[in-house]
Amino acid sequence: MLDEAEREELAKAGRTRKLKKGETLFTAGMSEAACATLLSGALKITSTDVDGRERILSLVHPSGFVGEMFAPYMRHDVVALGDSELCVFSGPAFAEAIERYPKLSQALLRRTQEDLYASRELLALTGNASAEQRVSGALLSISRAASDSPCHLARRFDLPISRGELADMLGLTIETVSRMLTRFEREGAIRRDGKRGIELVDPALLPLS
Amino acid sequence: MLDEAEREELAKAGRTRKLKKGETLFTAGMSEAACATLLSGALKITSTDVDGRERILSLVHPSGFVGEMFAPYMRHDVVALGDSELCVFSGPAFAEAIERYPKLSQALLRRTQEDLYASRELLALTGNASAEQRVSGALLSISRAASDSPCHLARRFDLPISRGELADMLGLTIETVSRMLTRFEREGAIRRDGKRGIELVDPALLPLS
DNA sequence: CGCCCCGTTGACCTCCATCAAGGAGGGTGG
DNA sequence: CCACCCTCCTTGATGGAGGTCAACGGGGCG
Repeated sequence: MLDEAEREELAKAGRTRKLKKGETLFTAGMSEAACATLLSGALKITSTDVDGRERILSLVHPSGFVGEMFAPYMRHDVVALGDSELCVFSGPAFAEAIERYPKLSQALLRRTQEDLYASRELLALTGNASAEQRVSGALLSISRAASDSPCHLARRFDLPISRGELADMLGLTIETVSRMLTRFEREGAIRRDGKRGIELVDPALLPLS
Repeated sequence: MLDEAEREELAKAGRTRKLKKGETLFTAGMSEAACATLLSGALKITSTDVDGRERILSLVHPSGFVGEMFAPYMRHDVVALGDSELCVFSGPAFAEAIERYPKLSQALLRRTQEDLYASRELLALTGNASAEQRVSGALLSISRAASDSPCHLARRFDLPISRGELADMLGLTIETVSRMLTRFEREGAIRRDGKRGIELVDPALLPLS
């Protein structure tokens, strides 16, 4: 999307930063406009409700974008799921870069639309679906993300997140997620391989497919 | 954001279209890249799951943007909630306009980010919250949207959607929404005025506030 | 008037959250 | 090397929130 010179110029406007697993990049309410692109690792965007329960709003993969470029404060928490490397920009610096490079805003527009659709997909998934459908939908979605082509299922993959995080993402509890995985395995749809490994034995057996 | 000449030029690239209440603008899966801005009225973006239940992913207000500019097919249904007027563009025509007017992609980026946050807010709201919290959250959010300032509550407003649509948006049933409204009224938090009218008598009594 | 759609209310029952207990690594220190 | 602990996962028992089914009310319209 951007050419080499533009990329370099942009990189100079930001500053790289490393995060360890569990470290926080942004906190909701922080009165600062800043944003970042993820170079390696994985992040989660979360919000915490009044009774202290965490809800995962989005997972961020390398080349993903987080933060606020227009709003004066952060709307959500951003936390590293594993050791990660980012390129962080101040809000004004990034806004200036956008003015300077029209292609940048186009690229970002594209990516933001992807994020928007991912968010709506999650919304649809957690909407009226049963726990069974949510977990199977998440498995299929993660399998798709793990494969090279976006509409192809990876037969064998590792869950990028823990049971608890998966539960937080789906609006379920750890126990329910665990029960569903057990059920899918008993029914021969999947096979569990260690804590994180999943093999899709017969995806057609998963509800909703 | 755009100046007058740009606006006019853009308007010429599109074609205005009127929709009556309930008419469909786009259907999910349609293999066509097209998009539109809403001039007046209101739209809903929905997805229908396997068992035929509809889920409202977003409400679109005037100056809102819907459709696909990059993807080759429509991901969701878009339906008019009331009589509406739009300016419709073909995907390629709009992509060209974006190339031509850098400010357009910046403006659209801003709006898309707003949509993204709205979507995530809804995600957070429908995540782990109880039916009580969801309905009260929706009331407050609609009240905020109905007032002139975005962080101020309108004391008296009309629900832009029916009970059924509100239920579809919150992942609840009509009956539950109805029961919650009854409860809020009994507890003195709101007063119902006809089918659609709501008056916030004591917003502090609403859970979660 | 009679129909139809939308909303309300009640009775029941299902699904999932909650509470509780136990198992399986994996890391640390003796 | 083993004992210990800690975190993550699994499994079971129980109860409650909300979905489902059913009946009724009321306003708009032909």
